[in-house]
Amino acid sequence: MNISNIIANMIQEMLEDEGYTEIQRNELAQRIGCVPSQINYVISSRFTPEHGYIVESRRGGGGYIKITRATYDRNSIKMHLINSIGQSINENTCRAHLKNLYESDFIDEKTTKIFLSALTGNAYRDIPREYGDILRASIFKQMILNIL
Amino acid sequence: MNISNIIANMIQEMLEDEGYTEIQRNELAQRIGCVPSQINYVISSRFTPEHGYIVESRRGGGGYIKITRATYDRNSIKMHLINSIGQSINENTCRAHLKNLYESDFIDEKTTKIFLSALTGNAYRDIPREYGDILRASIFKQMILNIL
DNA sequence: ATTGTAAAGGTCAAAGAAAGTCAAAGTCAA
DNA sequence: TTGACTTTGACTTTCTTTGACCTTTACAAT
Repeated sequence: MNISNIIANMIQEMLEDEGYTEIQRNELAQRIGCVPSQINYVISSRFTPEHGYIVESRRGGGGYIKITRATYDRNSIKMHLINSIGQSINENTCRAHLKNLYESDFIDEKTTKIFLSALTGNAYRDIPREYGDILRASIFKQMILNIL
Repeated sequence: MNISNIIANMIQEMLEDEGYTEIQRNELAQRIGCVPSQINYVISSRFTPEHGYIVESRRGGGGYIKITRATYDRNSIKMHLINSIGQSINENTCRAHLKNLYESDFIDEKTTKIFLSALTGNAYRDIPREYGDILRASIFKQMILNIL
């Protein structure tokens, strides 16, 4: 297991209770044994709005990083999601969306599996990237409209 | 016995317990004494959806390749279907398959709708036909393995 | 009020670590 | 002797780790 995953897990756990957590970057980095900027890396690769999180921070004495799991109502999630998918979407971004939908209890495990089946995997890699990503976006949106 | 078969056997064995396994490509290649890309070759020639496997992977530090054996409860219909889909399938043939599955009570109405969402419609018409049909086939097969 | 300073957090690019791709060369059976 | 299957390795892409340097903020000393 790489360090980034460990950090991500720790943050996840902190979020478990209240849906938000406030960390001290340097303090956390020291506890984990990594450079402080790796905390930033983890946040920007795994706790983005795309993943369903809101991150606020403050520098200077008494600085902090606050991570909140966002919760929205069904309709706005759908609207927002469809908008943010756009014309083209790659596999990882797609996975991120689905993970977020699942973790915010918007879709259940079976539905997640169905979406993943239709939207990820080698299938899309057998054709030129540009087409694959365009098609993935179309199918994703269509499925959201028809199924959710 | 050629190396590819040896590798395939090793993977088979790893799958024995849980039905899935996670390998480190470079590490495995080194243990076996082959170039890393041969692992890819073995996977893409013997652990495809046609063979009943799902493969996921991740690059970079802490990267991995995860191989899962799909379990066949309603076995032969699925296998047969997957084989008959082939490399490429057009929308009409696809609809025919689904109608068939539905009418033989293999899938319910909701599932049929889900499949149709993912496999038909304008999405596929925005990209060159050849790619669309190839992708439709891959997705169809993947969905059959994962969902049914 | 102004300014200096220490204490946060932020940014970015380079280096490292895996896995993926592809085409050339080799093997082997029909 | 050809065609399918294998083997190999150079090159690419993606993800992670690290560190040097930058910016913002609180607070204390003027």
